[in-house]
Amino acid sequence: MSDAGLKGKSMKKVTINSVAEYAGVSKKTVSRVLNNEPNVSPATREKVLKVFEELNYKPNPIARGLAQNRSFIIGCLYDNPSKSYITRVQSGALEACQKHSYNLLIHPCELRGQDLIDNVDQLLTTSRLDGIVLTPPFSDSNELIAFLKQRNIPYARVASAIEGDDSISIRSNDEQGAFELTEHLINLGHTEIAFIKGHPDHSATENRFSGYQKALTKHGIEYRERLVAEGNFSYHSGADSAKAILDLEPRPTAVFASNDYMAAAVLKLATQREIKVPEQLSIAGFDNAPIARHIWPGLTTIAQPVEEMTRIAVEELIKHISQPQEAPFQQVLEAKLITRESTKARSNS
Amino acid sequence: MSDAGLKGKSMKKVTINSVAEYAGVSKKTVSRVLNNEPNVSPATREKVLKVFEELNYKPNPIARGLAQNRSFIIGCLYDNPSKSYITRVQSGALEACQKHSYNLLIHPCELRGQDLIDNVDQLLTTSRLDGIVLTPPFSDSNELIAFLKQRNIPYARVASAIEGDDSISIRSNDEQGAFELTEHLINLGHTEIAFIKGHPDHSATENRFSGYQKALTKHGIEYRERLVAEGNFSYHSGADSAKAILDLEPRPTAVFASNDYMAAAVLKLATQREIKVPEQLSIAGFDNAPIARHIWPGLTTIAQPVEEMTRIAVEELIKHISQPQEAPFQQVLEAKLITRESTKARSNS
DNA sequence: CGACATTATGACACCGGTGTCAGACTGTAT
DNA sequence: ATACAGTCTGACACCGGTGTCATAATGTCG
Repeated sequence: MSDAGLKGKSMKKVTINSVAEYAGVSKKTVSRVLNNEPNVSPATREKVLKVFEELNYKPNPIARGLAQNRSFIIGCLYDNPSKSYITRVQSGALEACQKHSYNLLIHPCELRGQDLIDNVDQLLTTSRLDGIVLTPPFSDSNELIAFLKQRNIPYARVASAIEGDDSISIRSNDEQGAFELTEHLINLGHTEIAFIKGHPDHSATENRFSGYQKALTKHGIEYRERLVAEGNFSYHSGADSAKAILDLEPRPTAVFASNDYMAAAVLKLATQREIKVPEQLSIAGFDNAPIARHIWPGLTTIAQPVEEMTRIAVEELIKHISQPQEAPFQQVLEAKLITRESTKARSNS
Repeated sequence: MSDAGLKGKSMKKVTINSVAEYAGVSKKTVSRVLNNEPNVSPATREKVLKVFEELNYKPNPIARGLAQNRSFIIGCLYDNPSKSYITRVQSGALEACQKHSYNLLIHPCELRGQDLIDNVDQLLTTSRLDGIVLTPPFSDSNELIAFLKQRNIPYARVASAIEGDDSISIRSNDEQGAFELTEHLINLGHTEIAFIKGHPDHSATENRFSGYQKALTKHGIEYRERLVAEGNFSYHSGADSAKAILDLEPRPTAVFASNDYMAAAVLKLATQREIKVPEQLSIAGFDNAPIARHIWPGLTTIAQPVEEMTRIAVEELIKHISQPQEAPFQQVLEAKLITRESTKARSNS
């Protein structure tokens, strides 16, 4: 009655040696079966596999790592004020890692830290990573990328703007998304559309801004610099920008912030000042962060497939590690407009 | 001019053998110095340390792991709808890990998943974790804890209610926090205070509820079950509870939600129904999540030191791993009331 | 049937550290 | 000088796998 439910077996350690002995073959043959190597007779392979089952054998990843000089660990670098973005990145990366029996090591650090390269160098020598996923803003750091190349560490870039280079890169179409969102506002009758930029180190910042401008141009609306505020993706920067924008005379009828946190800051200030959203002011964000639907009115925004981008990036990275290919893998995913209550046709008051 | 800025040295691999040879001692002596073992003459120690510097030697954690049957990896289990809670947990855990040259492996999984034990078993055999940090709701899962004990895996519990057992456990005083917050509302003149419970699997749920009840009792306010709604910490559940509460006749003048996400849901619905917060309705949450200050009005809430709890838990865990002690480490940290705009004296209308 | 290519297998060194143990070298008490 | 405890050091096996290479077994072809 004791040990109930806990699959017993003998709790003795099962190593490659015990499997070999039990199956009556050499360690090396067991190793071959383990790694799906050729040149093992079907009969032998069968026999060994059966012993795996019977003894519930799991190879020791540490020993494998030592022999092959690998760690089976992928590192994930990030420096991002948005917690939700980080968790989405992690969740995509984890999915890919688990699928291929890798572990994920998360490493927050600062792009503008006193010495990023030293920091990463340290990370690499102490943790022996097999590869690194770069999330924004690291995906566009030429300095870091040059370092990784020189050290010959495989890497994949998520949501990067650098095109046509020879590395793995997955991104979504930010410019297109920003274009559609701006057009959505224009179609609602808005012409005075303020814009809050993101952090200058992120390539998304330039892309989203460019989408905004192109939509204006297409619809023959003059671009006015006074309607543009500099943010950095943080809620705080959004609050500062909101102040500048809502103080404008005449006040814009719509605000497009480069992410949802900054948009939420605009909404907060507008509400404090008793400016009615969306009746007197339309507000839109970008990312479809949780906060976009946790506030009232819900934010119109652009959803990007962050998990999927990261998952694909890590999968390709792992593929590349075990079998370096020539052709760099690059892919662009679609961003999608989500309309909620925060945007509305311009009133004729 | 080439290689500028990249500290060169010869890029050859530096192993314990090269260090030993260069210093003119045996591998074993180098190993002794590395591990700060006794019985090394000061002169020798000095000499070896100098060679470490000179060759920039970093021991290979994988080889060490194999020899000592350790992985230098701590696992972090979580199953929590709050992203901000998760990132705070991670950040505390990371800090402790980095300090002691451990890695952190994050592992989201479901408490009520089809087979939690199998899942964790799998994790343990494939990743060879040295220890596990249990965050809510796992910190209170007797089944899981029994399993870890039987497998002899060191663990630490964060924010758990189980007291007086023999394991490492760090928590904050949730009951006291809830008590203070409720008292704050009572002092503002509220007597009809609705309460939204958290997820029944989390011990915090019971503690916070109990703090609420005790404050009512202390101030001679009758406890009424109709004012209590069942939530589960998710925004969605908060929205459902909000509906039930705001439909009550007469409507309560204050709502205390067991976390900030649910409080935000109450605020959203109240705003939609044009109930003025805080003039007509005071709202309070718990956790001091980012959203509490990202919305208007900002939420009165209780701040708990999540990072610090986790950091301490992991530090104690690592201490325990390298040197098992008898005395279990247990500690209770303070939770702190933060007042913002969402609570106000009851109006006499 | 011999010459040779191909497949299947195992012996053994090796990855880069640590544990065990024996031996050399002190210092101190007899 | 002898005995003995304590300090310092290195040889060697070992952790649990993989890489290299030799060799045995089998298949193919002229």
